[in-house]
Amino acid sequence: MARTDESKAEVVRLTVRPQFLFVRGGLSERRKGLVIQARLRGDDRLHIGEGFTATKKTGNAVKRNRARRRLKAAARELLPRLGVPGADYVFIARMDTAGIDWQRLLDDMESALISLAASLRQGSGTA
RNA sequence: CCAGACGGCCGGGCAGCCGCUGGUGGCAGGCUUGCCUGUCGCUGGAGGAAAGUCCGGGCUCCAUGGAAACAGGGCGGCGGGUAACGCCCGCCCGGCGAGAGCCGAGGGAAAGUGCCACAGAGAGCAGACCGCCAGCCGCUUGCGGCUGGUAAGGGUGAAAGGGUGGGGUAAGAGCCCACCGCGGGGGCGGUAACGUCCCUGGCAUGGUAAACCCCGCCCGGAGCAAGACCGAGUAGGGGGCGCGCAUGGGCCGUUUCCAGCCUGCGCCCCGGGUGUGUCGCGUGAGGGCUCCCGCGAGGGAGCUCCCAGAGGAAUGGUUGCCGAUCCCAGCAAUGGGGGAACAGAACCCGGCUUACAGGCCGUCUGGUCAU
Repeated sequence: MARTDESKAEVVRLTVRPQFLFVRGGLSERRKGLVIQARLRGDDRLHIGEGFTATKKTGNAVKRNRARRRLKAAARELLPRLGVPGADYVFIARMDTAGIDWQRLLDDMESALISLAASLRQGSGTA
C-alpha cells in the first residue's frame, strides 16, 4: 500500500480535560499493554493530537509515571507514521504497561493504531 | 572471632542510540531594541524518606491598636539549643537488663466530684467467713452453744487501711522499740530537677488526672486553588423592602475598658470578566571545606559554590556489559539461575511518624582464643 502523503503530520499534546472527554466518545481499541481511544476532530487542521492517562488502578505514582513515559516513548516512534491527520488519540495505561516487554508494547500499539486508522478512514470516527 | 548495644553514612554502576525540560552561548530571521522564532553547542535536572499531612515557622491575604476577664485548644521533671516547636541535647528521678544500654504525657490525688466490674464477711465515715483468745452454760475428756475481745494467720481479690524484725499480750494491735517508707523542720552539695545528713511527728495519706478538674506556661483566622499584574474592568452602579436620622451604628472568638477611625444600616433582586497568560517560583533559618568555642544539641569566623523548577505535570525510553544479597546443587573450591527494597518534587524551610532488599564505617558491652 503506497502512502500518498509522505510528510509526517505535526503531533500536538492534549492538555485540558474537555479534549480528553471528547476523545472518550470516539473509537476504542484494547490490547494487553494499552488501550487507545481515537476520534476525528472534524475541523480543517491536520495535526494529530495525543494524550496520555494512567488511572489509580495502574499502581502507585512510580508505576503510573513509568507506564505513561513508556507510552509517550512508543507513541513518539509510531504515531507520526500511523496516526490519521486531523484525529485526536488518547493512550491509556493498563496494569501491564509498566512491566510488559518493550517490543510487545510496540507491537500492541502498532496493531491498535492500524485498525483505528482503518475505521477512521471509513468515516465512522466522527460519530 | 562470636553474640549484642548505640551513632553516622550509602541505598545499583558504566557505555551507546533516541528524547523531555530549566539555564546559558553562537548563528540566522522577525520586529514594537529586548524580546520572540528556528537551528547548533555547552550545562543543571527527584528522595532519605520526595510519603503521611501530625506539629513548628517563613511568606501571602483578611482583621484599627492596647489591656483585662472569659471561652476554646495545646503543652507539662530540671537546665540548655533554636526563628520556633509537641523537636533536639545534657542532667535528675522511677522501671527493666549480667552489661553496653533501653523505656517513661515524668506537675497536683491530706480543693472537690465521679469511677473501681467479678469474687469476697468487708473496697474508703473499713471489715469478724474460717481461725485465735477470754468468760459463762450444756456435756462423755479433747465437743457444742452463747456473749465479748482480736486484723498476727487462712481464704477472696488488681488492691484488705504502712513493710520487716523484736518486745508486749489472754490472744492481738504503732500498743511500744529499731530500721525502711511517709509527713514537717533544718544543715550541706548542686543554676535547678534532685541528692545527702540531722532533728522531729505519728502511722492519719488506696488507685485513677491520655475522667471532670486545679496550677503554671503558650496560642487571631485562612492558605500558593494564598495572593499580585495585564486586558474597559473585582470595584462600584441601579432598583425594591424594612428600620433609622443619633447620647445611634460599625471596626473578625465573646464581653468590658481606654485610644483612634469610619458613617445611614440590614436583607433581596438586576446588570457587569467566566478563561487563559505573566509574576509569585528558586540566594535560602542554603550547601561544602578549614579553624575556634561548647560534654552535646549547637554557635561564631574565614574561604568557596549556585545546586530541579514541571504545569494532563520534564527529570526519561531502549540496548549492551558488569553486577550485591537471594534461590538451587555441592563437605568445599565452585557451577547454574535471577537481575535491585520502599518509593516520584508541585511555595519553601525545621521536626515527628510511617515504609524500606541490602551494604559500609565508628564507638561501646559480654564471651572465647592467643600473647
